[in-house]
Amino acid sequence: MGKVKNHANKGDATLITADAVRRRAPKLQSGPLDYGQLKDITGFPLKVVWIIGYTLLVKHVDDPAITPQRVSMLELIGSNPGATQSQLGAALGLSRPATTLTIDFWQDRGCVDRRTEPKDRRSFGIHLTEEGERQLADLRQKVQMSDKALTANLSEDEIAQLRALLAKIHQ
Amino acid sequence: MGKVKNHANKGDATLITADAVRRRAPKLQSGPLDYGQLKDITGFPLKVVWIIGYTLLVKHVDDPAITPQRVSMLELIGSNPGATQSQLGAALGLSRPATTLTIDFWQDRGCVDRRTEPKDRRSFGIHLTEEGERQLADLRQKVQMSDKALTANLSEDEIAQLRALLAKIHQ
DNA sequence: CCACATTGTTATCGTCAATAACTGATATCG
DNA sequence: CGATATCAGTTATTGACGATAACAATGTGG
Repeated sequence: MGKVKNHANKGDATLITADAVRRRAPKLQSGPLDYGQLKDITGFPLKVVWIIGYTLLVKHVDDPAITPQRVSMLELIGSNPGATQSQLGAALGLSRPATTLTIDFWQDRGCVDRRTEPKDRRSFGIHLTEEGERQLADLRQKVQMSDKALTANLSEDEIAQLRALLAKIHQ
Repeated sequence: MGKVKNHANKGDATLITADAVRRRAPKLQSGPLDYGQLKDITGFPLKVVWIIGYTLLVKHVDDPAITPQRVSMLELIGSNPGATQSQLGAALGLSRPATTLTIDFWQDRGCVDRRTEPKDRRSFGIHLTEEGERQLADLRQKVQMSDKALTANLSEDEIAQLRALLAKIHQ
């Protein structure tokens, strides 16, 4: 709990830092800075919100090793039993080594099973174990809670709007 | 044996690995896989869209060293001349070491000036140099173009809606 | 003056991901 | 059939990056 572990992507930046915590006394006069052009583009608040979501998810899951990326992978495996590593990695935009390591992570936890399919013995079909099913069911709840916390300020309609707009961006 | 490309021609197209191709376009819908619960939460498309924005910005800026985070810092410096490193770092959620390095980056490029202010000689006032002004003006255009590309599928109204919704989340 | 807080820098470490090279399996085509 | 290329996955190496901790310099308050 005390220490925050490393679990970040390249573009990641944590909002909460030890330095920030160390800074106790609030400044007397120094108001917030002017964000300049950053106020007028979409990309910046997008990142801020994503970091908030990331932080919320990590907090809800309460296991520093379980990152959103790994959660996504487990969800994808659960929703596509028998998919190959290549398919799973491509769906999340991961390189093949990164895919291998992500699946290794879940296999090491006994959540995932690599099955050699006789029709093409180069690849594996990836399946959840029973432990993986339990883990995924648990994670799904936490993901939902975390997502609900992220959008707590929005009405149902607004959440739907937001998703529709995001969907429109990536077609 | 593996595919060792001896006598390799440097510009040969065959040197492009399958990995590189595979990792293009982490489009949400393009895969044959079922995204399961990921379709029904806000956090996942948020990340996808942010990655698209990140990629667009990197492409428009066309200098791999200039990341969104560094752009944000330069923008912040330009909009708040004389701010201290602590203020700048706090505004972007950076630790003090990360702040130092980010400002080092721009100072090494001659864009930024650390001025010792007599009233508190522990800290610096950070200012843009003339080169920094030019760089920032150039970057602002590229940021706008990139942001416009990100939201190309949205109308003006929809962009405003999206920003309002994002603002509502993180306020 | 002394203890302590602050600002910023440097050192060290761990994590993560990317590229390249490798193994093993399959496809293609003469 | 057999040579060659391609595909799926793993491993090795490297590099980027952030975090913590320790440090110097400066400021503040008893």
